[in-house]
Amino acid sequence: MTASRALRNAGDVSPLNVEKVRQAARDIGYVGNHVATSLSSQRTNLIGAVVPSTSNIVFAQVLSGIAEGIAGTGFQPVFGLTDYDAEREYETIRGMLSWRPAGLIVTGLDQPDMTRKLLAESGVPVVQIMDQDGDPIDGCVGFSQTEAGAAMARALLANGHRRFGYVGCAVDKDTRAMKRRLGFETALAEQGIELVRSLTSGMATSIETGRSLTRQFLSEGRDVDCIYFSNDDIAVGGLFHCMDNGIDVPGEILLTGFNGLDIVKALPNRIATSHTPRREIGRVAAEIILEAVHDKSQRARKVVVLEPRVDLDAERVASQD
Amino acid sequence: MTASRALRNAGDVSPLNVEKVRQAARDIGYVGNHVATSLSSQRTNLIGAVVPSTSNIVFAQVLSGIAEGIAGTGFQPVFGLTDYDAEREYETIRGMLSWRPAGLIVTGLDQPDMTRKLLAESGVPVVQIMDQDGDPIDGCVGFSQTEAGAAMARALLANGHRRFGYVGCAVDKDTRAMKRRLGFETALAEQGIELVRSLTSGMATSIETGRSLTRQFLSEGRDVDCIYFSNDDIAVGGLFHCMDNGIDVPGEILLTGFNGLDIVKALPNRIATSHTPRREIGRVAAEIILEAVHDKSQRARKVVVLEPRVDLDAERVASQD
DNA sequence: TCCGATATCGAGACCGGTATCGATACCGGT
DNA sequence: ACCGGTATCGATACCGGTCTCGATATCGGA
Repeated sequence: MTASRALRNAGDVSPLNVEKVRQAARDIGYVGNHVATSLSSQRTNLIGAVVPSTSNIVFAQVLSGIAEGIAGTGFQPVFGLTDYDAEREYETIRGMLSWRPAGLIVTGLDQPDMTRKLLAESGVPVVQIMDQDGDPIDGCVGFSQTEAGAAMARALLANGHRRFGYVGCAVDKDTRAMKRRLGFETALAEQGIELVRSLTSGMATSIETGRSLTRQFLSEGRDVDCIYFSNDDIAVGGLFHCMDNGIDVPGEILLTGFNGLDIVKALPNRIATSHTPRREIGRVAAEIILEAVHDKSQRARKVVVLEPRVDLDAERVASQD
Repeated sequence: MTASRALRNAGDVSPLNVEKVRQAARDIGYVGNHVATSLSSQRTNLIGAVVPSTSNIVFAQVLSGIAEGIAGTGFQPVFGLTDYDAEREYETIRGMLSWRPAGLIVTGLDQPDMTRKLLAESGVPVVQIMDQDGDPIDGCVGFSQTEAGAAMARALLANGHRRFGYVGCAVDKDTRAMKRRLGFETALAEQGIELVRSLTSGMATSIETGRSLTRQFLSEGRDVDCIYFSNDDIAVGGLFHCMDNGIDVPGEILLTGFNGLDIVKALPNRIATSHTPRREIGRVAAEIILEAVHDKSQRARKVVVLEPRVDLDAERVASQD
């Protein structure tokens, strides 16, 4: 008991003995056992993060933000991937809950009932991220995807565009991209405008996919003055296609992505985007969990809205050249 | 005890009772406690992964590969970030070891002695990844960074290039990039060739940084026919600079990166790169851990070399357009 | 010198499971 | 009817810590 207290700085131990215990621990290379600690104290230092994928840089940056928010607190991140699959999401979350984490950060608001029930009854503080269109279980950090799509539509309309196309990937899986498209089209409809054409694919998001989809889209006609892509990757691929085929961007067609990836600022041509505060979303989500852990409440009922920023002019590095 | 056996499919329970227990568990929404299970059984289902950063897509893909290798086995990934800092690495690894993970995957072979000792004496199977230049603790998956740099140098020489420049980021932190540069210069030296000039910066890797470094590099002279960048991000930034300034790539200067990121294939201009099997490295590392867990050995002494592939012609999508 | 307050220490219970092993019931064969 | 073997079940110890609380020592003040 005295040794345990000494190693934890828990007080009630004489300075002399603290030092003796510390030294002995160093000598034998003692590494405390968190499994036992957690079982005994009925709490863990684990914070779970469930994202669809890490090879998508957006979620990788969210994880990075979470790690940043946790850093220095002694908590430890655990991650799980869902591959955009509801069943895997359920299993992943169940697996995490069996470790009784201090908190759980889950992507999206649209979990199936089973999953919601599991989370709600777990007693673990839950923060959902990247969306605001729905009913959070506890807390929630992000922005309305629908509104984000609508905001971009309004900005583009104000910029004089009238003939819009839509090109998207992973349409069957990426709920948030679907919401953006919905918001986008709704805002256009308010001005009595419809999409000229759209082209979607179930393929995974990538620059290459964006390139080939854009080729296909434009081969069916050059009848648009703006394309709204489901995200920046696709839009960048679209730009590369245009560059290779002498299509003036943004002169003839403005390409519009989503997320505000770093690459957008460095591109030789301007493309429009919405900057999403991904790292910050992760960081704030982690902070909400930490608050809930320290408060007696044990609930993380806090909603934080972090709006994306529409950027038609993508303050580019180019200007420095 | 009977309930425990029923839920684990451990046998010695009548089918009738198995069903009764299962049903009762469902009814009350029982979620087993892995903390207790682990303490009792003296093993966990956790596999730790320590990487420098997740916002670097390369490591995000390694994590993705690890998750892929683990998928369906009941194991769970835990991740830790080091920010390329040896002290944070030590603390992160210590934190993970305190959970007595089934295995640990650590980036790089060049941990300080303290850290090596900690890992070696932990009794946990360790697999080091992304490097082969050094002495692995247990197992090791990756390739020789030095040789990767040399291989690219030889390929470029064979391709007729003679006047080489080097542009790099994060020079003080990224040991692996340093090794590549070393291998690159050594291979040049074997042909009696030296770098014409080099420009390095401590700034973090990004496309923008690559762009501005390249601007600075070329403003000091157009006296090279090839630039070796510390990685693809920097090289892509370099390309964007060249495109904006009418520099013919690869006609006047060939740009050379490292990693073989997806974007390279989709770019309007050709840049050279080495394709690294990042996802596969993660997957194989996970598999080695799993083997060690199942074998009695409890050691993961297996070395797998997954060579990068030099690609001067980056089979580009462009050709399809 | 005596007393209550404070500092320090450690015995014992406990966290929620699993490993072990003995108890019981039932079975078919002789 | 007796016997060894198998199926099923549960009592008990244990995993490695922490929590609680009582015991002891020490100290300043009356």
